[in-house]
Amino acid sequence: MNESSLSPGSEAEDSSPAFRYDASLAEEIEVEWQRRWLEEGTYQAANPLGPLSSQEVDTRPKLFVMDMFPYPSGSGLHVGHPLGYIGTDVFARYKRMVGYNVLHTMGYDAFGLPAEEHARQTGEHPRSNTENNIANMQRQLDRLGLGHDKRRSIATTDVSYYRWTQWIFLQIFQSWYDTEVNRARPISELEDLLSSGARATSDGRPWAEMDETEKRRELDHWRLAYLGDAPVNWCPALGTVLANEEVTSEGRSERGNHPVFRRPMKQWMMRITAYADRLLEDLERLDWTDSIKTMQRNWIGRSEGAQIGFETSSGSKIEVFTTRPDTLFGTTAMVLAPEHPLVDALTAKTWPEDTPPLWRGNAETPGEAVDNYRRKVSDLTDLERQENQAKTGVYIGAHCAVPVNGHRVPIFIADYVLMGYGTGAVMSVPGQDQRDWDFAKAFEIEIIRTVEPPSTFEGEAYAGDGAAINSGFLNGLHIDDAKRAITDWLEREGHGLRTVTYKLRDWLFSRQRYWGEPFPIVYDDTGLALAVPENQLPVELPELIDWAPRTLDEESDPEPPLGRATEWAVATYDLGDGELPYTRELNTMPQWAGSCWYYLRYLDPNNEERFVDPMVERYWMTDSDGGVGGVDLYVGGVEHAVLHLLYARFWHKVLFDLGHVSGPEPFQRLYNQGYIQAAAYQDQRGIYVDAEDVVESGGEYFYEESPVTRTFGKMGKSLKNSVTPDDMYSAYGADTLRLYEMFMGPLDQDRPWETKSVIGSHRLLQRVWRNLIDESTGAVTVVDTAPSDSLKRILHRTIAAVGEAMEGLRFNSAIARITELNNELSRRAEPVSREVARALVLMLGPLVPHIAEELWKRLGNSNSIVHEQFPAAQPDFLVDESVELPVQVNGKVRSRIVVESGLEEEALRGAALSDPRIEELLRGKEIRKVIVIQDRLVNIVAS
RNA sequence: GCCCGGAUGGCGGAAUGGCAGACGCAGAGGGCUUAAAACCCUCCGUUCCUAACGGAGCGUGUGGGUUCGAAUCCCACUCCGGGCACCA
Repeated sequence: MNESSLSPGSEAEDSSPAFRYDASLAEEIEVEWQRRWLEEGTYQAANPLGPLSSQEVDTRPKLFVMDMFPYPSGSGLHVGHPLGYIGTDVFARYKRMVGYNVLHTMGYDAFGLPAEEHARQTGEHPRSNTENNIANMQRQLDRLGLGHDKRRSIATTDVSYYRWTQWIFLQIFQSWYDTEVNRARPISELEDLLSSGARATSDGRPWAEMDETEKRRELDHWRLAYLGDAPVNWCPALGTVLANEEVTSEGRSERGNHPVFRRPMKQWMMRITAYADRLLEDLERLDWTDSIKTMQRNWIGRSEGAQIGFETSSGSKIEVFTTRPDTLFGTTAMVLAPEHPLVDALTAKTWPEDTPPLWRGNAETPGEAVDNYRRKVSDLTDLERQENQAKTGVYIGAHCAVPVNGHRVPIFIADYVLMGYGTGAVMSVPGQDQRDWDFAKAFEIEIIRTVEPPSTFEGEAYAGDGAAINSGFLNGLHIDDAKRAITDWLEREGHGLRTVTYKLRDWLFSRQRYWGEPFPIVYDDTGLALAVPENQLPVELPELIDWAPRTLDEESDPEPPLGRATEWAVATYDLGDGELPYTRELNTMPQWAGSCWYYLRYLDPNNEERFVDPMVERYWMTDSDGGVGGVDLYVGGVEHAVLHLLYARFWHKVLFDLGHVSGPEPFQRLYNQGYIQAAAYQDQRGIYVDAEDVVESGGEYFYEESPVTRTFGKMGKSLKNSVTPDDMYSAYGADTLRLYEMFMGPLDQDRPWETKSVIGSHRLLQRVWRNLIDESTGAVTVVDTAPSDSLKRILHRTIAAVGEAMEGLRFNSAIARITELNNELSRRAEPVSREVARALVLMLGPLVPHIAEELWKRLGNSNSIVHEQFPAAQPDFLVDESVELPVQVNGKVRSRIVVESGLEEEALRGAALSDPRIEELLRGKEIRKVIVIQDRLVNIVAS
């Protein structure tokens, strides 16, 4: 920017100097530099090859910094949204200045329910609505001066992007999980194994005896993406099924809070359970917070135990899963989930003679009792079931035998046993399990303790460790040994096996929605799925007029909106038998699909041949330090702890197994930014009032003279406490907003927004500007004389501290140190030497790029500050010639001495002991010990 | 209930075994100004002693421990935030 292009401050502010750094000057600087950066491609990151490579071979180390890309909301940004984006921008800019080839860009997660719900309410087509929202959000973000490589930006709704989402789906569809080598392999390899007999088919029938349809059905059985017929979460209000992860623990949809019903339906599933152990184990190799790792571990929910078979009176065997096989001798009942498949066969015709009335559920026959109970249970919502933890159930008139001692125990059905976990059957051991204890109390079932509780134990079921009792050959063994002994016995005698069970279920992957990726799948007259050939991709969404999903009731079936595109729904392909018509899959993919691999497309966004070039992928995703690889820094909210992060890891592992990516994990380092909270005020009726208009007086808050109460919460319309970036741009400029957001506190912590504090960050920039520029003439006041030694020491200590803080993402500390340096310059009230000015401006570069770039230019530099070297601290100036250090007596500071730095221990000890004040305090005391820490302190222990 | 975080002045926070409260906001006093704003300078945890300079005690949620020395490490507890939850 030319100085002449800067107009003096506006008329309204003519009392302030013409070249003061204020909001209007900030805006001029910011808009102009944003224009130039775009024009000059300042933030473009070079690939090692291909269309995005640069002329010269890049020898710098790479760094891939990424934000969780946003859903383009129509309601616009508030100041809380860009916190993480500013954080990654500062870090990326800093790393660029210390020599990295940094890739940083931004995209949009634009498919999915929210876009469609919005479109449904406004009547606007999802695509045009989405595109408008993206444009609006991009405009707001651009004004922040984020240093993104815009050539690499994608939206998941771009046809050129979802073409490859479909391609990846086909990779998964065309694969199976080989548990022998513990990785996914192409389905064609399975076909070879089956036909040669090297692998047995799922039901043991020889491959050669199967006809073509049966062979296809057999292969479908093994695929990583398959059509499952399991109970799914059906949400009639949204007109779609949902993944387990999208349903709250109250049994409602996470989006919209609508009721969700469990119903068996044929839906696309992804075999994520095949990866459960690897998803769990590889967490160890990731630099993520413990809390996120714990959440993923809990979600996967691995538990080790044994599967044990119980012979029933009718001959069939009930399999149970237990983590406590050591308590087998304490089993006094068998409890099945009401939906358990063996219930009908096991239920007796009549009540056995001595059946207690309590067990009969007021029914004439066991069959009637079971029917009644099942009806009662299915009428309960998940919430009611959860709230009411009292144990209910009925006896089904049958018995089974405890394998280890042959005891006959009664079989019940009860809703506290869930069909969806383990085998849907539980050996009830009331002595060691509180749920079983409660059930036993309710039905007057015998209780046998098999672990000796401590004498002080006063509880009911005892789950702690202790010696086994009442347990035959296990007696005296503690839990771990007893488990081992009984499991060995069970395996030897053929009654059970060591087993691992997971809470993780396969991922329900289809949605009855319009605004999502169509499946690249068609069906022929067998009703079996066929892949659309790769060279026929993309399968584009049809332009529908009537795209809105219908709100349905519980009894109805989902109606995919794509079914209304009757012409589209039939397609002609040559799948090996010549051109034939096929019917299309009418479901679409869930929103999570697009976000499972966008980081890979950033690397090579325009590649028409592959989803990403393998060399480019290896360059950006491999860790030269021997780490697990993946994105070097991924910043986003903690709300994606299980959903997005688990799905993306799963897809990445499949791609890794198939040789399409170079490492097993997508995100090496994950960092969760905090949220910006804001004060919200309620009047006496509890109604929220505009936070902007509340005034504080003596610790109380008032709105239009009436007292209001203050709480803190997420910024938004409902709490009437939003502050927009645009408000801040017009009051202070984008650099001030960036600086304030980074100064508020550590990036990973929630923090309360305080508009009145923003002025502090603005003042810093104003003072920096004033230290280098004459506010009334706009002339640079920097001089070419060398700085004094004392100032150089301050400068280099600042450089060292700022560098360290930047590395550790502690931008608040970096800003504090820069402020100290600048305060020192102000205090000295003399022209600033160029050497100091350069370093100061360079350190500000990552934080406030516009003003830094402008000052850099005014200091006489013609190249952009973005690619300059971050200042390096000179070690000579990090130590003072002399240091003042405290002398403690018994741990309390009693004096200070000034000594030359680096003084040896003995000399330091002498100096401390000869200090007059210390001498006086020590008079008449015995010195027991003197602790000397060079350049830090001396502590004298005396009594 | 279980699992993860966290607690430091009026407020946001700094210090990760070595001078607690850096830096900022708010507040007080002063300078400049006819005046106000802006700007600049000084003070600003708390109690006590002193006319003052200074000095002493207390102090990082609570109680204990380790250590010459603890905001920082260990144990127990309280409160706040988040996650999971009839998962056998």
